[in-house]
Amino acid sequence: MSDDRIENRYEFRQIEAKWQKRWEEEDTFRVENSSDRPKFYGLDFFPYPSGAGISVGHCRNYIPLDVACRFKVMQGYNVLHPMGWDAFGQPAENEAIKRGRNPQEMVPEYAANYKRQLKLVGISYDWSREIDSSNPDYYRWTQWLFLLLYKRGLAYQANTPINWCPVDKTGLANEEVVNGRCWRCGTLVEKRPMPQWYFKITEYADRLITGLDTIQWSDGIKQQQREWIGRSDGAEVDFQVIGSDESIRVFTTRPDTLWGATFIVLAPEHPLVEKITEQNHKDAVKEYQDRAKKSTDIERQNTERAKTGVLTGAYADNPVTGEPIPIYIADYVLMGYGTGAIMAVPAHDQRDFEFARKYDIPVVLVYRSAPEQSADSMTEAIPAGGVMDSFLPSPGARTPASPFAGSPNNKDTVGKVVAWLQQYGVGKGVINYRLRDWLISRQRYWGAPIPIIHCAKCGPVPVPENQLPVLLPDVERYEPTGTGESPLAGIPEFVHTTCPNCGEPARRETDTMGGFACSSWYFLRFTDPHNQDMAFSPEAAKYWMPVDLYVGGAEHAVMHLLYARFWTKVIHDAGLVDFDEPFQKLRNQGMLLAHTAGREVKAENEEGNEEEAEDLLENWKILKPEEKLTIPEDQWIWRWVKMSKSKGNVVTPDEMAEKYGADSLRLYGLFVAPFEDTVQWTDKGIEASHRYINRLWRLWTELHPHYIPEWKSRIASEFSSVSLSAELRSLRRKLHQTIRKVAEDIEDFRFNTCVAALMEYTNELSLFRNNLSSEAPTMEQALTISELLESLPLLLAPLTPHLAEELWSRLGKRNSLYRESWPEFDAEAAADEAITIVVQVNGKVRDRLSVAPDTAQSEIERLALACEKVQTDLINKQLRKTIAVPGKLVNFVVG
RNA sequence: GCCCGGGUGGCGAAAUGGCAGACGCAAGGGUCUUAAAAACCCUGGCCGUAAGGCAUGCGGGUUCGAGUCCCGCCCCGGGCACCA
Repeated sequence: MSDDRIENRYEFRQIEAKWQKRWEEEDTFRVENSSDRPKFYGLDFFPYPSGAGISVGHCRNYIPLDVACRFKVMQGYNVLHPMGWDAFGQPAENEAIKRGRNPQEMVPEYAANYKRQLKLVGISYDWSREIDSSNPDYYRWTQWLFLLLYKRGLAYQANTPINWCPVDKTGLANEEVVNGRCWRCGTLVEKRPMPQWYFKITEYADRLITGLDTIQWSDGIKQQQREWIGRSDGAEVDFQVIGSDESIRVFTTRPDTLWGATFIVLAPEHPLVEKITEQNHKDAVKEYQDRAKKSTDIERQNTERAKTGVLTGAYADNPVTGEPIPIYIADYVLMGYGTGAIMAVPAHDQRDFEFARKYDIPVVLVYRSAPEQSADSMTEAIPAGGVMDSFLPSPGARTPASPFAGSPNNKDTVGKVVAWLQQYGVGKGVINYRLRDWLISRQRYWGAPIPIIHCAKCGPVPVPENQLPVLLPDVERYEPTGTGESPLAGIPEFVHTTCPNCGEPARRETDTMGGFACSSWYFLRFTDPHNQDMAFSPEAAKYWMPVDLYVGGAEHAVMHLLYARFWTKVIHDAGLVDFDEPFQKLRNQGMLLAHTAGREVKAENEEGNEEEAEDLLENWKILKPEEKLTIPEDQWIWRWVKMSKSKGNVVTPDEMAEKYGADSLRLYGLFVAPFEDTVQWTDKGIEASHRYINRLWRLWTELHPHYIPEWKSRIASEFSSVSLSAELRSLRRKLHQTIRKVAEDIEDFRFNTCVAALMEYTNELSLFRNNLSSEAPTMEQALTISELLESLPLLLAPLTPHLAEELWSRLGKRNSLYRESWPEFDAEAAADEAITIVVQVNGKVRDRLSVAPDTAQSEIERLALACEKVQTDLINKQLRKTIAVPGKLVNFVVG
């Protein structure tokens, strides 16, 4: 085999390793906190480093942002592109328990493996800024920020019944309960009372909604956040319980239907139930409450279920009619929303209607579409339409006669009624949110300890700032105690301390913070990761923040993003930063699916344990490794499912880099589909990218001998006086059009068409090469070739950086092209010499004209009309109209 | 049920209201080779010999012109759900 043949093959393993080593040695990706250049902050959601390492699925997230960041550097930006580890939290702790290891040792090991893999794919992170949320240098400041919230009255402790996961043996936030099950392990959630720390995120509910209008996120994600916060405008109305001092406060969005409120419903857990229930109803009420307590959230969430409830025997006055109305308890009213009590208006609310019909409660129409309309004939509630009836109050009413007779059923009327009710002290307008306060306490070892000391005399006292961090102690046993107490509670040296206030003996808080605390500010730490005196310096944050581009999976659409926005607003209010939205632009990459072998499973026997629930979907189950040996292959049923370790269908970047190279992997991920789309992984796809890279390499190396280093000045001076051949003009045109297209597409995150544009250019270049005679090229040819030899590595630099560096160095360039400027786009060279005008008759294409771009419109229309096919169509018909779109088409309307 | 996406060749996908299917995969044919692989070149929506006609989930509409806009459905994916 001759040396030529070796030279002709792209030795990607060697070359990629060479450049990765050089980037490392030269610290190429390091970035400073100051520059004359404008800043750009590109951030990936920081991952939890699991033992499985990253999959090519993670790469769908990291590679596109890497392309964008590398491109921004070439465009002259000072780019911050950091990476770190979301290391605290239950996944790491569970993994450590499973492996019988200490998470303090295990996590850095896993993180190092992630780092190795990310380097293998050629991601341009500034590793000098690597952070680990479980490192005391980091969580010290998480604790500091906890205290900032505490001091601003935004952290409080409440002894509340919490969601309790019997498997993870820990409390769960409402947000972590999905369909009544633990969001991580899928176990049915129980209730258990526990002193818990909460953050008052509800105080920021409105700002978390309005802030959405100032940032560039997809409408879908914004909508999800709005719904999660769930603002609804309405009123609170007080109902006096007859024969008692108590009154019941209800929340309603329809105070205008108060005249039709014929009963009241309390949630079974409502504290007033005890006080107002009549003696002869106590047994029934007690029984109903017990049943409600036992029924799972799943059952209570079933909308189809018939409404049930029982009478308390107590009555309240309807404040506007003066009529006594019965008070029920029913589980369709939730203690956690509004006031835990509703006024029921069966005529205009479907749930109330069903309940009223079942228990024979009167239905009173507030709005009628026709005077003769009667409540008796109704089969369902009428939420909209009609005009309001007139109502005369009984003597017991707290208001005069309704002045709203004839008012339409709309928002305007609601507003007027609220003002009227307010005037008579019956109710007041309020805004209610679905959002609840954020439960931060975890009775777990692997988290940042909550920096509070409980003193019998002084109550909860913050740990003084100079005593931070409250170190997570080394322990023998870090498994959950199972009693609900944190493992830290079993370590006397940790628990026993003195009160910073009075010096008396005191106890440390033993709960740790949930992982969402760590991830609510890490983007700030990256701006100043080694600061020992502050969480971050105001200057660093001011320089880098907000994040210009945040990239990650849509599964974080609600919780993480909401919490991070909340903390940022608190930090802003404390005067530490001058912005209050952390992430300007957000992009969510699509899922990556792997073709996965499974087998049919009978639907009826629900194989209930959680491990199986994971991979059981629609009568189909993923084959376990041992089953692949016993079940013949022709019985396997293949489906596309999400690539993940637990499903055993992971493809790793390591094997792909080994087989095809990192650049091939990068190119495939970018090319296969739009960034946001779900992708089905195939090896065929990466093979195609690999082929393309080899093809490009061959083309480039074949043309390389014609390279003239000083081409740029000579093109500038010579090409204006020489008339280039049409072929060379066309080749330069395509090059400059590609330069423009690639830049636009990277900017818009349209990587698939970006790669396609490069392929188109390569195809054209290939034709040119084939036509090139074996003799020495002319000077014009050599200069044109030189231009593209240099432009190609620059265009490829963000996408396939290893290949690009190698080509660049072969041009005799000494420096990495990481900081080279993006190639200049020559508008003149890119201008089309001829444009195609489509000729249509009645909107159907009949012919095409190729004309110079400056051809007069009248001339174009004359040529179009002269087309043979147009003339044929005009026989025996009349030309009625001519539509002309300059530069595009001429359409003749005939009839 | 509600909210957010989406439905285009055998497949992944392109297309500011203006040539539907760029680019790629798979396929077929060819060149080179003793042969194969690799590489390179060519063909390719459907019907029709052709002229031409029909094609972007289905049905309407707006428009000179609709994959794109509007109305009504069907299907797929994701999220939320007795929210008063």
